Amino acid sequence: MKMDGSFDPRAIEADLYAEWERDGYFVPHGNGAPYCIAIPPPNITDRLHIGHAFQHTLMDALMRYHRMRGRNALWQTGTDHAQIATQMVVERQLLDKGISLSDIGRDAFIDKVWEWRGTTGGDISRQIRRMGSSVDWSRERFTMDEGFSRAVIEVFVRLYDEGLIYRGKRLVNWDPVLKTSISDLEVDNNEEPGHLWHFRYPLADDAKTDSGADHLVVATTRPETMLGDTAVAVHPEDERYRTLVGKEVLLPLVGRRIPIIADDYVDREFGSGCVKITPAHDFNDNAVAARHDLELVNIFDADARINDNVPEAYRGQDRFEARTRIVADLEAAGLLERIEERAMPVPRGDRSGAVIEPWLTDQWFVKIKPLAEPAIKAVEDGDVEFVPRQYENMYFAWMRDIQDWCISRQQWWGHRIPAWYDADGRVHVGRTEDEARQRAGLGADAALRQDDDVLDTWFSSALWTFGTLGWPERTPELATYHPTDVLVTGYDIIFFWVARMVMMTLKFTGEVPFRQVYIHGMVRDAEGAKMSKTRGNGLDPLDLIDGISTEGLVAKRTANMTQPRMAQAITARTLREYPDGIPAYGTDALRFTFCAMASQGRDLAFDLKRIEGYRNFCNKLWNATKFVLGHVGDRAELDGEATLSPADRWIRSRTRHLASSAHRALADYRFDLYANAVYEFAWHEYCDWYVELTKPALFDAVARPAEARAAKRTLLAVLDMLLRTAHPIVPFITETLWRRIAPLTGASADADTIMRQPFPDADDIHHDPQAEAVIGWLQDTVTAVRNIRGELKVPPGTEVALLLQGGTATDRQRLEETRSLLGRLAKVSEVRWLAADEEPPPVSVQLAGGQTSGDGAAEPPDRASEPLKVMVPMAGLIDVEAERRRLTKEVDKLTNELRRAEGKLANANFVAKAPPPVVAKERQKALTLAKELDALEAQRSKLAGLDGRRTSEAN
RNA sequence: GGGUGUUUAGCUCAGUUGGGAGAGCGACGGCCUUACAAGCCGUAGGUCGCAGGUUCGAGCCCUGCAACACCCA
Repeated sequence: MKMDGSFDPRAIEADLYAEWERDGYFVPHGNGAPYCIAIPPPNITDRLHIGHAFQHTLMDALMRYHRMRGRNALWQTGTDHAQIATQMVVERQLLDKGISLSDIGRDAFIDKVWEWRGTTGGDISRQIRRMGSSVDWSRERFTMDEGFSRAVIEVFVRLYDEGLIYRGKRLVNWDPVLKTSISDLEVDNNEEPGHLWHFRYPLADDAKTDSGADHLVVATTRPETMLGDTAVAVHPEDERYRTLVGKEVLLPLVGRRIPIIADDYVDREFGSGCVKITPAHDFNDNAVAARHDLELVNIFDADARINDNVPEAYRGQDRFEARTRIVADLEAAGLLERIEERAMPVPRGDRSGAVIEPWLTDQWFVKIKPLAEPAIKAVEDGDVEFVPRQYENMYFAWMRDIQDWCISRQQWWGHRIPAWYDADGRVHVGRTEDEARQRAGLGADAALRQDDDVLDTWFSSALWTFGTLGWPERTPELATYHPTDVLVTGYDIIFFWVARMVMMTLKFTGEVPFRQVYIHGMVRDAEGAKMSKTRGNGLDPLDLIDGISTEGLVAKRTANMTQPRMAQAITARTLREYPDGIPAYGTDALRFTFCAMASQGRDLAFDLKRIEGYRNFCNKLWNATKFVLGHVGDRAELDGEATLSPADRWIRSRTRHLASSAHRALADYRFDLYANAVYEFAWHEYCDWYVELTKPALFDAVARPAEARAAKRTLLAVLDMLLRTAHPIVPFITETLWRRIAPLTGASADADTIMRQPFPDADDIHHDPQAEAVIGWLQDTVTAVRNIRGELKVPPGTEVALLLQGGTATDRQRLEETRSLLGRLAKVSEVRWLAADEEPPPVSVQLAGGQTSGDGAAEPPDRASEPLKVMVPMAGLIDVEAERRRLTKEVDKLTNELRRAEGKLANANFVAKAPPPVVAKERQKALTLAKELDALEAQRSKLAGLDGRRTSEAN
């Protein structure tokens, strides 16, 4: 049962996933309580990026954990049709071949999209497999597939029938490049440098301002919109303009008389305190207009060119061209007061990057208030719980100020709106054209034309949790798995998706979509900067898994750039940061990194140093298993009498801590604490200590068969528990290693995968405080000796003698229990216990088991006891000066601590008011410190007698 | 302008009801010790952003300020 080589992720990850999938291990199983996570469906246009990888790691850890806990666990997967993004991708592909949308028409275009999806689109489903994600592929859904589309149409019709969907001419965010409306959330407002133009609007009818001017000054960042102005507004309490309210100005270039109105929307401090009102092209102005019953003048067409509602001179001009012309014309007319440089937020479409126009069009809307109220209540009542909690504020803030949702998009790919218009333009909604006809009482011969628009993608993805489970059918899956247990997602889509899911799901199922929402942070680069194509600092998870050369990385980062001039800088940066490319770290190392860094919803700075460390951890697991298998040949040698040593009992007891930490951490979604518990146990307890502690028995197995057997059994049993505990984080290596040891533990009879093994439960593991105390003592003592050796440069090959003095009867007993182990671990040739009054030879001293040793496993010494002195005779080994420096430092440290403790105890308030146990503890501490200090100082003065010369033979 | 979060070792971050400041990486010193140099042993390094307050006691609670990040307007 030998193992060769070292950890090579490529070799172990290759076939395992396919095998798991083929064997149906991802399909829900058993009769346990249901557990369900619905995947946030990635876009079919996406490639797997580091954010997906992170999110999938966390979800998969949860799924695997709950599956091992015996839950009937469903991880519902699928993809989203990404309405706008997909249409853009396919349209661009067609354009590259010289085909325009109008050339091929709607139906043929949609065929092309499906064709695309069948080939490259949906690559992401395949990439998800590389992350080891244990999703149930047999239930994979697509938001455009037949069943899901039926749910979408059903929801639309029901909302319409309830009056919660309406059609109306409203201002919407119009993307003049994509020529579609988009939602508020799809608009990014970022500051861009710009200007503030101050124009004079002449007062009509010879009116004058208080200061005698014949005009008002209005400021605007968008001069071209003045063509659509229908009022000038001032603040009602603004003394400067009070007398002018109700009078009119003459709109320059247009010649229209427009009223001066008073509205407290106006900020008196801003500019002149007068604001031009353009109700058809600004959301705020539109609201003002509604209050004052102003006319709406639309001046743009769908391309954001000036339309025919304005003077002829400007018609047909692009909006930015018109801006230049208008400024020039106003200046020529002497109406340009001044121009100010000013940074202004500019709304841009998140897909197209185009400047968004508020534009008046006919659109479909969801009346959102009636849906929002129950959704707010669900979170208030704790039916949906945000983790971390603070994100509920973000949710509430948005939900309480929510606007009606524009759901129509002027595009071809997507769920077409199930509404038909008759010859008179009346609208008829139905699940099908036939139903619409029937409900309207129209005959088969009446001409009907379906609405051209499709629905916002988020309208469909809002139905994700129940739509994927078969709704509107009342399927067994829906009954079993809904509400889902937790949604794992980033804070960036709380509004887009989380809020809308809660609203729609409550409306149509009467249930919340999920009981908890775990909000994770965003993955950033090592410096904490956002990863982006423009910056060229992105990392592809597959490159971290498989590795990539520097050249490959440069090529990837500089391909298809929107700003090619950045290519050089990105190349330089990449060469600097990755001179040797990226090694293949493997999926497990990547996953471990993500878990270890996932703390409390914070963004995480992804540093290759971390993944390297966790790749090393995988190697550690590999080698630990290699060690175990190197000492256990076959199962037969485990049979027979076995005597558990304190070390065996200790490590078994420690697995109990591991299991309980893991459970607690996972219950709180503290993936970082979970990962750290596994790391700490595996490396610093199992490998650093336990494996070493078994060596005496293993190497001397012939003479000590019962002990060797106990060690072998324990090595195996604990490794098995460790692998099971780590499996949800690092599935590939744990499966690989577990299969190697399974024949020895006998577990393979149950199932041939670790996925179906139980996750260790602390309650099943014996707690052995006595063994923990013994080994804790050993660790303290070994560490003390190692300190001396390290500090005083005793060569590792050199054995030293060990003298002990002071301490308690317990200390003596523990020495007896661990004497041989102590010898091996500390390279100690002999151990001798000096009598209390015996004068030791020149030695180097460390104190063990008291204040200076941090390990809580040691019992506090009783009042009468002396500190345990761990001494190594100096005998030609030790530099007296170095020893003196070391002692002095130690004395200083203890002196400080003692002073602090005594200070506290001298404070009458402390003694009177602090809880008695705290005071007692402080007393004990002061006592111990004083004794330790005595011992160290005595040692220091002894050293003075050896001044300046090396010690010769002693002991 | 409103809101949320962050500020702890050189870097990235833990720190659970207030009671002796931690990890990983990096640095430094020593080691190829029969699982592992992707390793082993040891060491150094912190007025816990600043200023107040509450308390016997504050990294933790309260107030103010500063810087940074994000969200909304």
